[in-house]
Amino acid sequence: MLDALAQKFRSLGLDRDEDLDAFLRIVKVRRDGTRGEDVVGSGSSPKYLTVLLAGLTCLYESLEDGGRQIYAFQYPGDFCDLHSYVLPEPDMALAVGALTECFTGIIYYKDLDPTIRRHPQLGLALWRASMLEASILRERLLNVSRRPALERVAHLLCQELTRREAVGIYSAIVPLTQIDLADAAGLSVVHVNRIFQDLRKLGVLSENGRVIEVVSKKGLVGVAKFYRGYLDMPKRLSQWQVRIEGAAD
Amino acid sequence: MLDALAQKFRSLGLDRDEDLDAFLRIVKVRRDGTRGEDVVGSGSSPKYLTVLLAGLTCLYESLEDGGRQIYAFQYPGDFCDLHSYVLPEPDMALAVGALTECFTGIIYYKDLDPTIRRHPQLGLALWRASMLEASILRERLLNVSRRPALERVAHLLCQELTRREAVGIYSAIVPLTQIDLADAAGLSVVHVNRIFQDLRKLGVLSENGRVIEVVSKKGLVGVAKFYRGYLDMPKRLSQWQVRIEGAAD
DNA sequence: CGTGCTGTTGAGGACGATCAATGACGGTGG
DNA sequence: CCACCGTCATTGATCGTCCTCAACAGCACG
Repeated sequence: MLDALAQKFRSLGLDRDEDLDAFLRIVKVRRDGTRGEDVVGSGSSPKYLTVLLAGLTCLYESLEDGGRQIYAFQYPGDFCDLHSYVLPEPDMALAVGALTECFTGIIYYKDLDPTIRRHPQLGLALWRASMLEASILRERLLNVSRRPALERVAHLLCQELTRREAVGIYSAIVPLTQIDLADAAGLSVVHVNRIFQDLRKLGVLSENGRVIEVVSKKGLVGVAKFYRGYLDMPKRLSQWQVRIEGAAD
Repeated sequence: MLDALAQKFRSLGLDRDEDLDAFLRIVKVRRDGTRGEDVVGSGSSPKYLTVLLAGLTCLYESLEDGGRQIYAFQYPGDFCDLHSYVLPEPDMALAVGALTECFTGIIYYKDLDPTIRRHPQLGLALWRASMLEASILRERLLNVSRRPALERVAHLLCQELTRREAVGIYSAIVPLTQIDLADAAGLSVVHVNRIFQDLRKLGVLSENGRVIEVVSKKGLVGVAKFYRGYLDMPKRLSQWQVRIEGAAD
């Protein structure tokens, strides 16, 4: 169950088994709800960090007008509420909701604090994890801000497909509803539905309306004008590693 | 010149003079360009971190279609390229441009790395700084994604006013052009101009078309439906501090 | 005294929102 | 086994926000 987490941290540069083990040891596995339930409430920040181990969740905020803004989708290995670890006051009314059945792990601050102190590389890895989130967030901002609906939805799907692959999920079926996508894209559900019909006509999505199934990944990438990844850690670390090795204390 | 920086880091929880001094000592002051020039290029990541000491800059990306997406405005004390410190590969084609005359400081990685190792609190403060950026970015996403143009522009102005005050700038004149605002808001320049005329009729902005001058802050806040701040660090740290004090190694 | 950047104005059109129903499916309880 | 209900998908019609194009005006600069 902790595999995804271990893999992610290795790709974040936490390569010494000693550091990794120390971290994994303080994670307590736990089962959490299904679609509709909140994994992390919007209320006061708890005494622990939550990390997703299996399933799909989203970081969202409920709007005054009854709407919902989805800021990010979270996959196994991602932290649900890293933001509240360093910035105690809940950012706004942020919450994390489950989109599928899912499992999480929790890490008490009181365990994490000293572990980071003893394993500085762990702190760095966490910092990187949050920078990676920020990077994805910027991409999302660009997406929402500039691209027309068709491209926007396609791009969102590309992102999810890519991130899923990064954690070893290769199914062509994306476990989201049109509603989720609309909330993330900042479009009305009705319009998303029309976009879906276009994508089907283009042979990108399957005709089965019940699930979102990507039939042609090539086509999707084309429609989305989707380039490279701000998503894959591994490659991005080479340079860093060099710097660290060379920097004696 | 380093005042803004020192103040910011104190508010980020770097309260021990020893840590703060160690940090300030490795900052090298430097004068940088005026409007139109890039403070940090979009090319390869350099060997140092850049921090803004005076003036106003923006983190942006040039789009294929000739447009420009502004992700964030940066004020004295803010880092220009913190993202490339932990994530070597340039995120995308990110660059930092000067919007006014400005001064920056640079901090060589080779100086920063060991300093962080010796002063863990500094690493934490930097982490917090990047989380704060992320927090502002989320707010921006919400703004761009959901609010209609009038509210959106007003909200953007409110944010800038608030952030300026946080670093001791109380002038009612915001040194941005309508173009900058359009690029940040994801609106066309023409439309922003029309919104400006509305804001003037509402008595929020001055009639002087050459500069952006907020005449009625109350009015602006009202139009924007602008609530509280994900911006002010000080208050947010109380809780954290308690946790740290209590956690013996 | 041009040249460039920024701001302003008008007209027309496209994209996406909203409102209002209806359909399709799965699960629940009688 | 069937009736009921809730969630999600689909469709049509209408409307409004915001974009594009195109031109011009004002100011600052060299």
